[in-house]
Amino acid sequence: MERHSTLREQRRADTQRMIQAHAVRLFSERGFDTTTVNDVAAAAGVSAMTVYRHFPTKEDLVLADRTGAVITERIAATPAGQPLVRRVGGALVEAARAMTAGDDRFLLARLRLMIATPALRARHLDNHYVLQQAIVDGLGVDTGDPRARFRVQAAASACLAAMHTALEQWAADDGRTDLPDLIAQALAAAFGDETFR
Amino acid sequence: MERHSTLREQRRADTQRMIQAHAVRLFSERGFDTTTVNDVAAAAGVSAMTVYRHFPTKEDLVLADRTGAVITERIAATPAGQPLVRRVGGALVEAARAMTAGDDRFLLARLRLMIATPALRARHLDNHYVLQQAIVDGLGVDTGDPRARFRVQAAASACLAAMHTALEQWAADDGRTDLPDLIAQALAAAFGDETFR
DNA sequence: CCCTAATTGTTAGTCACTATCAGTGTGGTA
DNA sequence: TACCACACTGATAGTGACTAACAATTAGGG
Repeated sequence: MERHSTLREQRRADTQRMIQAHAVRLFSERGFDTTTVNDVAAAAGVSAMTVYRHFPTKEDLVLADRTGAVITERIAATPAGQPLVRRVGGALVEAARAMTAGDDRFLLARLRLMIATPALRARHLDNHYVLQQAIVDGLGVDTGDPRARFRVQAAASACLAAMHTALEQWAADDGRTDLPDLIAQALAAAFGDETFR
Repeated sequence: MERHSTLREQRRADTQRMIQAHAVRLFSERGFDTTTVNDVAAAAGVSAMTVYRHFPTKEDLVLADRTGAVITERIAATPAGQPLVRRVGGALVEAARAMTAGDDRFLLARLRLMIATPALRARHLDNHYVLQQAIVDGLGVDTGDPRARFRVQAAASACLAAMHTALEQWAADDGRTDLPDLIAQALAAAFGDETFR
């Protein structure tokens, strides 16, 4: 007997995707602040409580994805011998490839909301910060030495900033450019290294 | 006739400081989430409306300060000839000197809240992002070239990350170390340059 | 076919925040 | 000094995000 039913998980995932799709559509049409959670629930044909059971906060309706997990997994799978920036940057580019494998328009709509809505931008940046700490942990650098910690935090932050700027550029280009390539360009420009491309 | 009375401004500033002092004390004692704005208002001896008139959101009771403005002012006063990291880093160290000129315990309490409370951390990071954009603008780099934009965004982000890590270290040290010096060390460690010290 | 458990809906409640109106005190002016 | 305009404050009612608790439904596994 399996502890978690695969069928139940499937249905649950479907419900989440359905609710999130309605939410992102409504937020894009009417604006995030002027759309209530009740509106989303009504559009999705469920009660407000069901929305909150799947998404802890209204912001999560836009922000929830697996990007952070994908990135940390790639970091862990990276050989430790390479320079820090190379390891992190490579993982970011690979994660972007996985991200853009799905529905580009949906990702684009979510990104635009994150950029345009202060509340979403703040939560998005906080996610980046948590991701940065996970990256630093995953890199396995000695955290006892303050100098090493300062160095790796700055490097990880610069990598994420490059990705963030590339994401904004990608959204401004309406997703016409190749996102992984754009991130590689951003990393190369930031660190003067063409090997990301 | 002066449009803005100096006396009125003085009283207003005093009221703000008084409310913020009560707020930070209560938040530190009981926790941010478990303390209501009404509690703060009652402790300060004013109505909740008065609190909202002085601080737009509950988070602003902790976050409101002039650090961002000080930093951008210093950036603008920096000679354009130096390397980007030097210009930004120097401004951050000077701003930290101005910050720590006041009440260290108060600044420390606020920092601890920002670190420990997710809602405050997100807003704090968003303030850093806004500051980052102001820094990039203030540096006067040509924003038309994507490569230059990528580079300067990453550099500014790395500088702010170094400052952020130094602030956390300073809070962990209970403010015993010298904050400007710690930031200079963080910048030096991140960029391999001893000239910040 | 039944039983357990996951999922959902309903209701009532807290709290952050806003809009509005009215009262109060202060600072400059006739 | 008397007055007046205006900044400041308080009270009230309301919206909306979010939580707790309980009941109802449904679906998967034996």
